[in-house]
Amino acid sequence: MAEKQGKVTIYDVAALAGVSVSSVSRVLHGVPNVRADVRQQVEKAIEELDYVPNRTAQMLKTRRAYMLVHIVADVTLPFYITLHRRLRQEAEKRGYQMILFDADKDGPRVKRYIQQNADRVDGLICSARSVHEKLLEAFNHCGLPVVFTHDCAQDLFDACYPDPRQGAQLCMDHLLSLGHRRIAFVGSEEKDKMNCARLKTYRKVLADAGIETEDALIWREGEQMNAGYRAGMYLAGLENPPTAIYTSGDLIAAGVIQAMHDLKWDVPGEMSVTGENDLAIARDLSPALTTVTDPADAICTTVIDYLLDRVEGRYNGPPRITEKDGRELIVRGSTAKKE
Amino acid sequence: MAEKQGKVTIYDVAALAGVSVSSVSRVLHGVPNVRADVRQQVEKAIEELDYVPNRTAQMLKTRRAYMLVHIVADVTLPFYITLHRRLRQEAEKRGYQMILFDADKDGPRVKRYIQQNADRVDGLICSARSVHEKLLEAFNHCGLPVVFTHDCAQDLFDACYPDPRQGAQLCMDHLLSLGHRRIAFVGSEEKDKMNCARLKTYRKVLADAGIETEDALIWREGEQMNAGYRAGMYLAGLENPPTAIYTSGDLIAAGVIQAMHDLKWDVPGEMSVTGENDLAIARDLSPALTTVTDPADAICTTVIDYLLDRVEGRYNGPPRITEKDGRELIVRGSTAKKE
DNA sequence: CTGAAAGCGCTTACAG
DNA sequence: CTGAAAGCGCTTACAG
Repeated sequence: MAEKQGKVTIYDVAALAGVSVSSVSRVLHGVPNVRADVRQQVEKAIEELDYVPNRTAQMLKTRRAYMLVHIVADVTLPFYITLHRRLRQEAEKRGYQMILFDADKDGPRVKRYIQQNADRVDGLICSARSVHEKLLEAFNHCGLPVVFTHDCAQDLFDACYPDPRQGAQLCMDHLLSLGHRRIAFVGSEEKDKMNCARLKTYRKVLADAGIETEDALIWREGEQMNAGYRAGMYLAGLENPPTAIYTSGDLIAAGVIQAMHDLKWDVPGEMSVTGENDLAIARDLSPALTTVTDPADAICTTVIDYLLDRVEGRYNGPPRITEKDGRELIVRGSTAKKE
Repeated sequence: MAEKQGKVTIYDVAALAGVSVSSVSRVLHGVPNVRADVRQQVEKAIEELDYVPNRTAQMLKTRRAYMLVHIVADVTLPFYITLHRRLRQEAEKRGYQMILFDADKDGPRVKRYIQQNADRVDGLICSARSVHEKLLEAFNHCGLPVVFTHDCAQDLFDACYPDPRQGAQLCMDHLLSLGHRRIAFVGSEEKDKMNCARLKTYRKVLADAGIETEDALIWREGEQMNAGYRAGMYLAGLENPPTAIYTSGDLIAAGVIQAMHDLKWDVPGEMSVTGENDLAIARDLSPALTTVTDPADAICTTVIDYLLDRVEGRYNGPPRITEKDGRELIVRGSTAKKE
């Protein structure tokens, strides 16, 4: 690494400026009590030498990296990416860099990563629908503060996530108000709190409207497009198909709509469909998707608050857990009055 | 950061094992000449104390981070993610961790990141269709080896990427062999080498077949689904529409197919469509997409070879640039004989 | 084969 | 307001 040699250090700056390294360090960090001419000399020297402090040395000394890691279950899912970008922006506002880590279903790799990087990082954010107990242990063990953007932390860590009921509530109310009575449920088969709450809400809304739930109208599989596709095919094939489909996410809804296309069923004429989170794809679909927004902004600031509170030593108590509401229904072309 | 305190160090291990830190370091790094009983004592102590070496200290001393950064233009594009996962796997095989960095169209942020992290990282991989000159400068200036997975390095850096002609060649040959003569071109408006080569190849293949190119059949816009959608709408609306559409990528092709759905045109009956790279979506579409594979495996090993050659000091010469062929045509449902 | 010591590039009490 | 010195946790010639 010839290039890595010959880097200019704080000593070079001090020498050129004719002061001690202490003084250089002081102006570097904006410490107030520094004589003006010293400050100027130092600034000139820094400029001249194009000096950049060595973060590694700073880290070793201060035990602060100004670096956060966002661990994401699967970077392939656009939902996580959108979230990441907002979190990152929020972190940068507060002077921290943020790195994206793709768990990619490889728990042991995540564990290894955390272990090996605990000293070059200040805190962790974890975004996943569910996380293995072993990993939870690793989080606990690494000594880093961590906060979750989902409800999978089993109350062991700080967390902030959307009210798990609100999305389903809004969509179901909307479909009922359009006159639908046979409404299908399409969601993930995962048994996490979020998905359970969706199904429970679905059932409750129907019950409150005096409609009996039919098991045949409930399809639980993945959360990718192809799961939605299969759901759509299945529901359309029923003897007595539904007139509307509630889905737990935009990607699934996209799959459902594609199935309807292939079957030449008109959306929304013969089938209404709703999504969740208002991803970019919701607008790109045809018809554009009726969906609910994600309360992401509120969540992201709280998540970063929680994390930096601990990183910077302002809070050291038991886990804080917040459910945010603030979802909004966005009516677009995929839903219509039942004929 | 109470948690960060009290970490066990190499001194604790040495004390418990009753040897010097030098010996601990030696067994840590598998240095051969260590007495068996010393090794055992140390290993026991490490186990007992659950000791993990401080990477930051190691970095500072050795100037090696065993960390690579993959800078990606836009993590939203699945093409980059697939690439990332393969690169990462290859890097891990060789003992390096790899981090994903989302450039997200913010050149200055990338530049800042590189500057501030040059000392905690060994090398950079850059994946983008084009990169701003300022950023190229920053790459040069940071002193880190960098290699590109696209042809945008202007021969200033190591690079390895697919032969820019092969994809278009395979798809166009396929469409011609099916009897199509009016074939449209849908691609990005970017003027990078890759996209220019695609268009050139398109023209050449047609010319060789004695077919005149029509400007009206060429649509150049983005590389996302919605660009493909608009292209499809446009082409279908022509007085004399094509019978086949060559696209420069699977996402664009997906948009084209969606447009055909909306217009109730049958694919492939009334319109054949081809893609490029064989992304997951190619299989999820209906009909499934005829496309060409990406020679990613070969590219990834070469990229990591190039990078580690420099990181580890085996090579220090002028840029090495390799175009890989090895794409293969995958015929699926979206193409058919011209009636 | 092993240990004492210097040094990687910083920061930060501590004297002055 | 400023500088000398210790120390963050390692690695690595260098003696022995």
